[in-house]
Amino acid sequence: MNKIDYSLDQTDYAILRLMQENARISNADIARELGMAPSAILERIKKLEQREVILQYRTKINPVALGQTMLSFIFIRAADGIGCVTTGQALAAIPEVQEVHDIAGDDGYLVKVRTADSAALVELMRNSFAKIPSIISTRTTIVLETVKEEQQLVIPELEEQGRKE
Amino acid sequence: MNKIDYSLDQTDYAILRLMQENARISNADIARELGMAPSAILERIKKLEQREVILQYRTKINPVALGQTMLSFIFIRAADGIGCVTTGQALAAIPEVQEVHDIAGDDGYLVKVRTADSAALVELMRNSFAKIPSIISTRTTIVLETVKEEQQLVIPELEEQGRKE
DNA sequence: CAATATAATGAATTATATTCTACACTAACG
DNA sequence: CGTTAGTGTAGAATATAATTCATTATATTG
Repeated sequence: MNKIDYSLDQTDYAILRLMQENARISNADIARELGMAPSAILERIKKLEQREVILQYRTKINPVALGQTMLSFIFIRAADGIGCVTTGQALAAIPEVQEVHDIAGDDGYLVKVRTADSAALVELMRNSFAKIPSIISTRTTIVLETVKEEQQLVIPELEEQGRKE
Repeated sequence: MNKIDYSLDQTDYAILRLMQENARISNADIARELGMAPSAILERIKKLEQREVILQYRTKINPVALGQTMLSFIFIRAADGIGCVTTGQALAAIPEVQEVHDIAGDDGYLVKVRTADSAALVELMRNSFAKIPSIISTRTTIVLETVKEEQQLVIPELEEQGRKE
């Protein structure tokens, strides 16, 4: 439980808002946008990275372009004790598994998997999932169409915070 | 149904592999890594963007740093006809809703929502979800802990494709 | 108010992005 | 065969940007 100090001001929020939308925006552009010097932006970003406010920069690739058209959610019931994450880690180690969430209620996990097609999903379950002994049962939900898929956070707006008037 | 030509070669894959992990890698670094000229990399990346192989560059921000510690999945049953996405689009328009998937089986949607806490979730459901008349019912699953949360795709390795020997 | 810490500016330097030309390779075609 | 597009890369030149650093501001604290 290493709690860090995340004291962010409006400038940080503004930077995060710009970078969340476009990770490849230049420091110079951010600086222009915010009316600051590029060197100041650089310092800010470095600190945001150090403090782990910014976790990583990712390129979102079109799954269709790589022939990965199938998305599924799988509920997995496991024999883990409470707080035990062995099964979760084993699942997380599978590359096709994009998300693993320990969920309340069913002593189980919700897992998001992306594969080429249903055959690849079946194969994945037979080859990879079946090798995790603590898995008791699975229930698979197929995604027909994805309407939205983002990880964008809602960043508070404190632009006009007017601490005096 | 606008199908595009996604013909990608090993160089494209190599670029995508590097950029998927670090969207802010410089073209110069990619060029060094692949033993090519930076201008060639630039050309490739431009084309990948044009052809919508690369969709966007995103900065992943630590949700905890923004006080958004609650993650939930909500199953939503809707009165949409088959193929109708009105409800889905209404859901997608809510900023706290990160994902909306039309799922098979239950004429419903699976929605991923990130909020500050359970109070904010309740508020969101009362204020935003309740305003979508086509929603018949909801079932909420709370995430206790997230073990993995990525959108990284598995990029095929064709490095040594040896078309002759 | 002085002392300390924090953060921004602006100039200088280094590195990168971008543009453009020339050249190599390929496939299609007369 | 040789020609012609078409495509993609290298490499030089130029425009931008990143980075460093000394200096100047801005807060914070005792």
